[in-house]
Amino acid sequence: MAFDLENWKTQIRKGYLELCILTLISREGQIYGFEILSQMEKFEMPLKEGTLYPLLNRMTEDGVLAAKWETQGPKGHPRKFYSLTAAGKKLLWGMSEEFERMVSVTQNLSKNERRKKNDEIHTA
Amino acid sequence: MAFDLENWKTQIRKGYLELCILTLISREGQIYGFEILSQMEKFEMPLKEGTLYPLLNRMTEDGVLAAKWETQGPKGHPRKFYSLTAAGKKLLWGMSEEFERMVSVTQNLSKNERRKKNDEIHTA
DNA sequence: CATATTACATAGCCATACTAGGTATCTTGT
DNA sequence: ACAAGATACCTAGTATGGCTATGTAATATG
Repeated sequence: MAFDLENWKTQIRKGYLELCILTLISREGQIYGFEILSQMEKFEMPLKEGTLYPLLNRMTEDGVLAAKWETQGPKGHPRKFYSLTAAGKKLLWGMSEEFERMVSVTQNLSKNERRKKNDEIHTA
Repeated sequence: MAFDLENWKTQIRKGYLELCILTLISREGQIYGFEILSQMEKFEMPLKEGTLYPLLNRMTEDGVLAAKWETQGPKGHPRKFYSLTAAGKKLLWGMSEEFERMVSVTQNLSKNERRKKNDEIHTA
Protein backbone atom coordinates (compact mmCIF):
# COMPACT_ATOMS: atom_id res chain seq x y z
CA MET A 1 0.00 0.00 0.00
CA ALA A 2 2.48 2.58 1.18
CA PHE A 3 5.48 3.37 -0.91
CA ASP A 4 8.26 1.79 1.07
CA LEU A 5 11.53 0.14 0.17
CA GLU A 6 10.29 -3.39 0.83
CA ASN A 7 7.37 -3.04 -1.55
CA TRP A 8 9.68 -1.54 -4.15
CA LYS A 9 12.05 -4.48 -3.81
CA THR A 10 9.15 -6.76 -4.74
CA GLN A 11 8.34 -4.66 -7.79
CA ILE A 12 11.89 -4.34 -9.08
CA ARG A 13 12.18 -8.14 -9.09
CA LYS A 14 9.53 -8.44 -11.79
CA GLY A 15 11.27 -9.56 -14.92
CA TYR A 16 14.61 -9.50 -13.16
CA LEU A 17 14.13 -12.94 -11.61
CA GLU A 18 13.45 -14.37 -15.04
CA LEU A 19 16.72 -12.95 -16.30
CA CYS A 20 18.56 -14.48 -13.34
CA ILE A 21 16.95 -17.87 -13.75
CA LEU A 22 17.48 -18.06 -17.51
CA THR A 23 21.10 -17.05 -16.94
CA LEU A 24 21.46 -19.78 -14.34
CA ILE A 25 19.90 -22.43 -16.58
CA SER A 26 22.13 -21.32 -19.43
CA ARG A 27 25.18 -21.71 -17.22
CA GLU A 28 24.21 -25.10 -15.87
CA GLY A 29 22.92 -26.55 -19.11
CA GLN A 30 20.16 -28.28 -17.25
CA ILE A 31 18.88 -27.87 -13.73
CA TYR A 32 15.78 -28.70 -11.69
CA GLY A 33 13.59 -26.40 -9.64
CA PHE A 34 14.76 -27.16 -6.15
CA GLU A 35 18.37 -26.73 -7.19
CA ILE A 36 17.53 -23.33 -8.69
CA LEU A 37 16.16 -22.30 -5.30
CA SER A 38 19.37 -23.24 -3.52
CA GLN A 39 21.63 -21.73 -6.18
CA MET A 40 19.73 -18.44 -6.10
CA GLU A 41 20.03 -18.42 -2.33
CA LYS A 42 23.76 -18.99 -2.66
CA PHE A 43 23.94 -15.97 -4.96
CA GLU A 44 22.08 -13.91 -2.35
CA MET A 45 18.95 -13.57 -4.44
CA PRO A 46 16.61 -16.07 -2.78
CA LEU A 47 13.11 -16.63 -4.07
CA LYS A 48 10.12 -18.63 -2.95
CA GLU A 49 8.69 -21.80 -4.47
CA GLY A 50 5.45 -19.95 -5.13
CA THR A 51 7.42 -17.58 -7.33
CA LEU A 52 9.66 -20.08 -9.07
CA TYR A 53 7.33 -22.85 -10.18
CA PRO A 54 4.74 -20.67 -11.88
CA LEU A 55 7.63 -18.91 -13.61
CA LEU A 56 9.11 -22.18 -14.87
CA ASN A 57 5.73 -23.46 -16.02
CA ARG A 58 4.99 -20.21 -17.84
CA MET A 59 8.27 -20.29 -19.68
CA THR A 60 7.86 -23.95 -20.55
CA GLU A 61 4.37 -23.38 -21.95
CA ASP A 62 5.72 -20.51 -24.02
CA GLY A 63 8.53 -22.58 -25.53
CA VAL A 64 11.35 -20.79 -23.73
CA LEU A 65 12.29 -23.82 -21.66
CA ALA A 66 12.27 -27.53 -22.31
CA ALA A 67 11.37 -29.77 -19.38
CA LYS A 68 11.92 -33.45 -18.77
CA TRP A 69 11.24 -35.60 -15.73
CA GLU A 70 14.04 -37.71 -14.36
CA THR A 71 13.55 -40.37 -11.75
CA GLN A 72 16.35 -40.79 -9.24
CA GLY A 73 16.62 -44.55 -9.56
CA PRO A 74 14.71 -46.37 -6.84
CA LYS A 75 15.29 -43.59 -4.35
CA GLY A 76 14.55 -39.90 -4.28
CA HIS A 77 11.68 -37.80 -5.50
CA PRO A 78 11.60 -37.43 -9.29
CA ARG A 79 13.04 -34.16 -10.57
CA LYS A 80 11.91 -31.98 -13.43
CA PHE A 81 14.95 -30.73 -15.35
CA TYR A 82 14.82 -27.55 -17.39
CA SER A 83 17.02 -26.40 -20.26
CA LEU A 84 16.93 -23.53 -22.72
CA THR A 85 15.31 -23.98 -26.12
CA ALA A 86 16.67 -22.08 -29.12
CA ALA A 87 13.96 -19.49 -28.50
CA GLY A 88 15.07 -19.37 -24.87
CA LYS A 89 18.65 -18.62 -25.79
CA LYS A 90 17.54 -15.88 -28.12
CA LEU A 91 15.27 -14.42 -25.46
CA LEU A 92 18.04 -14.49 -22.87
CA TRP A 93 20.30 -12.64 -25.24
CA GLY A 94 17.71 -9.92 -25.77
CA MET A 95 17.04 -9.66 -22.04
CA SER A 96 20.73 -9.36 -21.18
CA GLU A 97 21.18 -6.66 -23.75
CA GLU A 98 18.24 -4.67 -22.40
CA PHE A 99 19.38 -5.06 -18.81
CA GLU A 100 22.83 -3.73 -19.65
CA ARG A 101 21.18 -0.80 -21.34
CA MET A 102 19.16 -0.13 -18.19
CA VAL A 103 22.30 -0.21 -16.07
CA SER A 104 24.01 2.31 -18.33
CA VAL A 105 20.96 4.61 -18.24
CA THR A 106 20.99 4.73 -14.43
CA GLN A 107 24.72 5.37 -14.49
CA ASN A 108 24.26 8.26 -16.90
CA LEU A 109 21.40 9.67 -14.86
CA SER A 110 23.48 9.59 -11.68
CA LYS A 111 26.62 10.87 -13.29
CA ASN A 112 25.75 13.59 -15.79
CA GLU A 113 25.53 16.97 -14.17
CA ARG A 114 23.19 19.49 -15.65
CA ARG A 115 25.33 22.03 -17.47
CA LYS A 116 23.09 23.69 -20.03
CA LYS A 117 20.59 26.35 -19.13
CA ASN A 118 21.65 27.48 -15.71
CA ASP A 119 19.71 30.64 -16.44
CA GLU A 120 16.53 28.90 -17.47
CA ILE A 121 15.71 27.87 -13.96
CA HIS A 122 14.56 31.35 -13.04
CA THR A 123 11.86 31.11 -15.75
CA ALA A 124 9.21 33.74 -15.00
CA MET B 1 -0.16 -13.31 -22.91
CA ALA B 2 2.84 -14.94 -24.56
CA PHE B 3 6.26 -14.75 -23.05
CA ASP B 4 8.07 -12.50 -25.47
CA LEU B 5 10.79 -9.91 -25.13
CA GLU B 6 8.42 -6.96 -25.45
CA ASN B 7 6.22 -8.11 -22.62
CA TRP B 8 9.30 -8.76 -20.50
CA LYS B 9 10.54 -5.24 -21.16
CA THR B 10 7.29 -3.94 -19.69
CA GLN B 11 7.73 -6.09 -16.60
CA ILE B 12 11.37 -5.27 -15.97
CA ARG B 13 10.48 -1.56 -15.91
CA LYS B 14 8.37 -2.03 -12.78
CA GLY B 15 10.23 -0.33 -9.98
CA TYR B 16 13.06 0.59 -12.29
CA LEU B 17 11.28 3.66 -13.65
CA GLU B 18 10.83 4.93 -10.11
CA LEU B 19 14.55 4.61 -9.51
CA CYS B 20 15.26 6.54 -12.72
CA ILE B 21 12.78 9.29 -11.92
CA LEU B 22 13.92 9.74 -8.33
CA THR B 23 17.50 9.86 -9.56
CA LEU B 24 16.54 12.48 -12.11
CA ILE B 25 14.66 14.60 -9.56
CA SER B 26 17.61 14.32 -7.19
CA ARG B 27 19.95 15.53 -9.91
CA GLU B 28 17.76 18.44 -10.99
CA GLY B 29 16.70 19.55 -7.53
CA GLN B 30 13.25 20.29 -8.83
CA ILE B 31 11.57 19.38 -12.08
CA TYR B 32 8.06 19.17 -13.53
CA GLY B 33 6.33 16.25 -15.20
CA PHE B 34 6.59 17.22 -18.83
CA GLU B 35 10.28 17.95 -18.45
CA ILE B 36 10.79 14.50 -16.89
CA LEU B 37 9.22 12.99 -20.00
CA SER B 38 11.62 14.79 -22.32
CA GLN B 39 14.67 14.12 -20.12
CA MET B 40 13.86 10.42 -19.96
CA GLU B 41 13.48 10.37 -23.72
CA LYS B 42 16.86 12.06 -24.05
CA PHE B 43 18.36 9.32 -21.89
CA GLU B 44 16.78 6.72 -24.15
CA MET B 45 14.34 5.50 -21.54
CA PRO B 46 11.09 7.12 -22.70
CA LEU B 47 7.87 6.60 -20.80
CA LYS B 48 4.26 7.57 -21.34
CA GLU B 49 2.26 10.23 -19.53
CA GLY B 50 -0.13 7.52 -18.34
CA THR B 51 2.80 5.92 -16.56
CA LEU B 52 4.47 9.03 -15.20
CA TYR B 53 1.65 11.02 -13.64
CA PRO B 54 0.15 8.22 -11.55
CA LEU B 55 3.70 7.44 -10.39
CA LEU B 56 4.34 11.05 -9.34
CA ASN B 57 0.99 11.31 -7.57
CA ARG B 58 1.58 8.05 -5.73
CA MET B 59 4.97 9.14 -4.49
CA THR B 60 3.64 12.54 -3.46
CA GLU B 61 0.81 10.98 -1.47
CA ASP B 62 3.30 8.71 0.24
CA GLY B 63 5.57 11.58 1.28
CA VAL B 64 8.43 10.66 -1.03
CA LEU B 65 8.04 13.76 -3.17
CA ALA B 66 7.00 17.34 -2.45
CA ALA B 67 4.95 19.09 -5.13
CA LYS B 68 4.23 22.74 -5.73
CA TRP B 69 2.43 24.49 -8.57
CA GLU B 70 4.16 27.29 -10.36
CA THR B 71 2.44 29.59 -12.79
CA GLN B 72 4.46 30.81 -15.73
CA GLY B 73 3.61 34.49 -15.31
CA PRO B 74 0.77 35.57 -17.62
CA LYS B 75 1.76 33.04 -20.24
CA GLY B 76 2.19 29.30 -20.29
CA HIS B 77 0.37 26.42 -18.66
CA PRO B 78 1.09 26.13 -14.92
CA ARG B 79 3.66 23.49 -14.00
CA LYS B 80 3.77 21.17 -11.04
CA PHE B 81 7.31 20.96 -9.72
CA TYR B 82 8.51 17.97 -7.75
CA SER B 83 11.42 17.64 -5.34
CA LEU B 84 12.64 14.93 -2.97
CA THR B 85 11.60 15.00 0.68
CA ALA B 86 13.97 13.69 3.35
CA ALA B 87 12.12 10.36 3.16
CA GLY B 88 12.55 10.46 -0.62
CA LYS B 89 16.29 10.89 -0.37
CA LYS B 90 16.52 8.01 2.05
CA LEU B 91 14.36 5.84 -0.20
CA LEU B 92 16.47 6.67 -3.24
CA TRP B 93 19.58 5.69 -1.35
CA GLY B 94 18.08 2.31 -0.45
CA MET B 95 16.89 1.74 -4.01
CA SER B 96 20.28 2.56 -5.52
CA GLU B 97 21.99 0.21 -3.13
CA GLU B 98 19.61 -2.63 -4.00
CA PHE B 99 19.92 -2.01 -7.72
CA GLU B 100 23.70 -2.19 -7.53
CA ARG B 101 23.36 -5.45 -5.66
CA MET B 102 21.12 -6.79 -8.42
CA VAL B 103 23.66 -5.81 -11.06
CA SER B 104 26.43 -7.61 -9.21
CA VAL B 105 24.27 -10.74 -8.84
CA THR B 106 23.67 -10.95 -12.59
CA GLN B 107 27.35 -10.38 -13.21
CA ASN B 108 28.24 -13.23 -10.86
CA LEU B 109 25.65 -15.49 -12.43
CA SER B 110 27.00 -14.81 -15.91
CA LYS B 111 30.61 -14.95 -14.93
CA ASN B 112 31.10 -17.77 -12.50
CA GLU B 113 31.71 -20.92 -14.42
CA ARG B 114 30.66 -24.13 -12.88
CA ARG B 115 33.91 -25.87 -11.97
CA LYS B 116 32.71 -28.93 -10.17
CA LYS B 117 31.81 -31.77 -12.46
CA ASN B 118 33.33 -30.56 -15.70
CA ASP B 119 32.81 -34.02 -17.07
CA GLU B 120 29.10 -33.72 -16.74
CA ILE B 121 28.92 -30.91 -19.27
CA HIS B 122 30.34 -32.79 -22.24
CA THR B 123 27.86 -35.59 -21.99
CA ALA B 124 26.31 -36.20 -25.36
C1' DC C 1 5.83 -44.00 13.07
C1' DA C 2 5.90 -39.15 13.49
C1' DT C 3 8.64 -35.48 11.79
C1' DA C 4 11.69 -33.32 8.61
C1' DT C 5 13.41 -32.82 4.06
C1' DT C 6 13.09 -33.03 -0.82
C1' DA C 7 10.31 -31.70 -4.70
C1' DC C 8 6.69 -29.82 -7.43
C1' DA C 9 2.18 -27.30 -7.86
C1' DT C 10 -1.71 -23.77 -7.64
C1' DA C 11 -5.33 -20.23 -6.07
C1' DG C 12 -5.82 -15.60 -4.77
C1' DC C 13 -3.90 -10.96 -3.65
C1' DC C 14 -1.57 -6.74 -4.84
C1' DA C 15 1.23 -3.08 -7.05
C1' DT C 16 2.94 -1.16 -11.27
C1' DA C 17 3.22 -0.19 -16.50
C1' DC C 18 0.44 0.40 -20.39
C1' DT C 19 -3.62 1.76 -23.44
C1' DA C 20 -6.69 5.03 -24.42
C1' DG C 21 -8.91 8.49 -23.45
C1' DG C 22 -9.90 13.48 -21.29
C1' DT C 23 -9.23 18.71 -19.87
C1' DA C 24 -7.10 23.20 -20.31
C1' DT C 25 -3.83 26.84 -21.92
C1' DC C 26 -0.91 28.99 -25.20
C1' DT C 27 1.29 29.51 -29.96
C1' DT C 28 1.20 29.61 -34.93
C1' DG C 29 -0.44 29.82 -39.62
C1' DT C 30 -3.93 31.47 -42.80
C1' DA D 1 -10.84 35.02 -36.01
C1' DC D 2 -10.16 30.20 -36.03
C1' DA D 3 -8.11 25.64 -36.68
C1' DA D 4 -4.24 22.94 -35.53
C1' DG D 5 -0.57 21.80 -32.78
C1' DA D 6 2.25 21.98 -28.71
C1' DT D 7 2.43 22.24 -23.77
C1' DA D 8 0.87 20.32 -19.46
C1' DC D 9 -1.57 17.47 -16.31
C1' DC D 10 -4.92 13.68 -15.15
C1' DT D 11 -7.55 9.04 -14.75
C1' DA D 12 -10.19 4.51 -15.62
C1' DG D 13 -9.44 0.02 -16.91
C1' DT D 14 -6.41 -4.04 -18.22
C1' DA D 15 -2.57 -7.30 -18.01
C1' DT D 16 1.29 -9.25 -15.74
C1' DG D 17 4.40 -11.19 -12.40
C1' DG D 18 5.91 -11.77 -7.48
C1' DC D 19 4.16 -13.02 -2.96
C1' DT D 20 1.46 -15.65 0.68
C1' DA D 21 -0.49 -19.67 1.93
C1' DT D 22 -1.53 -24.10 1.20
C1' DG D 23 -1.55 -28.79 -0.85
C1' DT D 24 0.40 -33.27 -2.51
C1' DA D 25 3.94 -37.05 -2.42
C1' DA D 26 7.98 -39.48 -1.69
C1' DT D 27 12.11 -40.41 0.97
C1' DA D 28 15.03 -40.01 5.12
C1' DT D 29 15.64 -40.00 10.17
C1' DG D 30 15.34 -40.43 15.06
